[in-house]
Amino acid sequence: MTVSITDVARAAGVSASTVSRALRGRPGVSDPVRAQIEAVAAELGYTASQSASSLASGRTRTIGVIVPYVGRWFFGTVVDASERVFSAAGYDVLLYNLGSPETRKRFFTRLPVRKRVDALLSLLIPDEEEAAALRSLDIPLAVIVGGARDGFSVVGIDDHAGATSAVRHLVNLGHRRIGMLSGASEPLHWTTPIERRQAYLDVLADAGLPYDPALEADGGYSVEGGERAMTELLAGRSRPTAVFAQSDEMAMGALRALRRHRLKVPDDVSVIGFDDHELAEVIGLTTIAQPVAGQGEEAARLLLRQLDEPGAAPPRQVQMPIHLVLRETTAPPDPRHRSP
Amino acid sequence: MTVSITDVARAAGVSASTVSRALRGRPGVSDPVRAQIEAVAAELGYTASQSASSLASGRTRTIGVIVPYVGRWFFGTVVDASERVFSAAGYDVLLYNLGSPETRKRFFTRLPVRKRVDALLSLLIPDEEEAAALRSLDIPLAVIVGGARDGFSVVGIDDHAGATSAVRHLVNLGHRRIGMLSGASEPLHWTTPIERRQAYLDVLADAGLPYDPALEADGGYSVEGGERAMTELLAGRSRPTAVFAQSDEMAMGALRALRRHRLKVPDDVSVIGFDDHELAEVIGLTTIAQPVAGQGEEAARLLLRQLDEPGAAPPRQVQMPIHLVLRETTAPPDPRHRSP
DNA sequence: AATATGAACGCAAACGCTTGCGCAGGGGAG
DNA sequence: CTCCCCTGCGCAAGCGTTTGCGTTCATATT
Repeated sequence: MTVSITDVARAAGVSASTVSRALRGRPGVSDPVRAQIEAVAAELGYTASQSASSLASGRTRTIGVIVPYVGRWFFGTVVDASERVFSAAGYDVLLYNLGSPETRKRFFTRLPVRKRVDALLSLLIPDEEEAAALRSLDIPLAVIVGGARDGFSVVGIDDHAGATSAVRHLVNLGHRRIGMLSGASEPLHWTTPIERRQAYLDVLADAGLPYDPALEADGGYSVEGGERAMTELLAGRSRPTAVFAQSDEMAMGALRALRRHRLKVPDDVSVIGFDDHELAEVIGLTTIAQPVAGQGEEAARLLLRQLDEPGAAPPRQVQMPIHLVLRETTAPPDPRHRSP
Repeated sequence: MTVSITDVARAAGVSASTVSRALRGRPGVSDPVRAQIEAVAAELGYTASQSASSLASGRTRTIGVIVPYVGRWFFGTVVDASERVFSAAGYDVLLYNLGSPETRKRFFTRLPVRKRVDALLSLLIPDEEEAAALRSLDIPLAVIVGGARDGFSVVGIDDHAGATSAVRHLVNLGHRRIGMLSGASEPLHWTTPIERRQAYLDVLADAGLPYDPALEADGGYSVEGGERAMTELLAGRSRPTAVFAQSDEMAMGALRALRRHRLKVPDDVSVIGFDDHELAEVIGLTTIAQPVAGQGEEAARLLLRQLDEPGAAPPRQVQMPIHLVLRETTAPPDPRHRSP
């Protein structure tokens, strides 16, 4: 039926062990024999059975990637980038699309990845319970969004610094009523919304501006949520002259809401986002750029290093650079609107 | 070290075979024994080794998904949707991100999925050589974008019909100089750009409008490409009053180019896209909507059915509905621009 | 009461690979 | 010339499941 290692061995006139060593580049087989085995294997179209191989060796040459929604731009881009690094290193990628709390729960209690992957990359930090489950697997772990966890390599950005420069940009332009479209930390336990929000509060305090709860609304990090949240702010008694959206998606929703209200951007309201979404440039959105694909690649490299030097390489933390990208959605407040 | 089936067997006072049957719901084990085994297994935190299991059974409970770029909205959304269907059915998903021709070549000659997956879902049709390689795996196959192939289930849309209604919409509005942003079929061998282009030609002919090569430009289905292509059209001697972009991404690029040229949409130029990208609504783009997640789910279901009824269920073809979504980027041509 | 029947379970042989170990044989050092 | 070591290769024992078949025992059948 399907060609096995013994078929190759027989055809090449050697033992199965020699075929195994030859094909995997192990020492202990002479060059001519190796060449001949490779030729025979190619001719027969032989591919080692992954199951048998990993059963015998204990290694799976597979990496698990856990992500809440591959469909979302940020996560999709990260998965894309990390997959390329993994596959270039000869690893396959098992994708676990874990959005809802129920799916996550089931995954982390049953742990179907046990004995199935050599390492795990989690986009979005798992909560402490989930993290403990993963640690029990005793394999290299890395996390990309949402903060540090014991036993995990982590790559990310300085959310506080990013949000600080975003809000400060608005302050520097002269805005004094600055709104924020935020997101909840629950149920996914990430620190991003917390830190970005804290930065907003800190900058306001620094600038001597009062914090007005009516200027903050939850947009759930999505386009529709951003639109709803912006609409809320516009309905309030004291409209903001500028808005900091914690994500570009929310910023886009906000732009839509503003257009619906026939408000000009940036003349009537300035908008700044966060992430530098691939379409931010198309829309002309001012935002804080972070290397998205870069984080995926970096995390993948960290994991590969840990796999290469077992025990030796400890989990590491990497912080990627961010920067303000000025486009067309921010400007000084219109003097006509300015409060006295 | 790691708990195996014999550990469970010993702890439960039964044989390994009984444990195996009990945990997989096979007949031949009494209810009380089954319950006890389940309890012991849960307590010990036992998970069957996927490698051992598939080595012994020949089934991997894994499905391969081949995609050119998970990072792109369309593909990411499809992968997302199909993964949910697969994992709900107890299958894991191996992701192969095959963008460049070299990566594809390597993949299809070495076929690392051999003996590794029970079925394959390919986004973007493989060329005939690639298709032949996959057929040699002798497992259920499905393809989502780009046309039919022997031995594959295929789900898709009627590209010709969709493009027809798009272009006809422009014609009905009164446009007579209609441009097109297209894409090459190579090197990915998909039929989409061909059919959408043919529809454009057909509608023009139907409406008695001449085909002007200067009104067509290649945008490579990307935002930047669309911007370049639109810029080309604007540089031509006879500018179009409306443009059909074969994808929303290109349409977005076109919008950007038009804004750069200080042209109003839809007053000066109408733009219609194709796909109904998640941000099309934000931008107000008129477009042809197709069920993207729906196609992923449907293809997944087709594969699962083939897996459930081995031999019985033949590959099937499914065509998903499409419809014109009117938004704000199309309007009748400005009379001042109209040719006599 | 003897036999047939079937359910519940154990035995053991795969599944296809990896790897420690042993064994030749050849070449260099003494 | 002998001894030793090193290289190149084969042997065989796993790795942890699944599954066909055989055994046991209780129940139904005559």
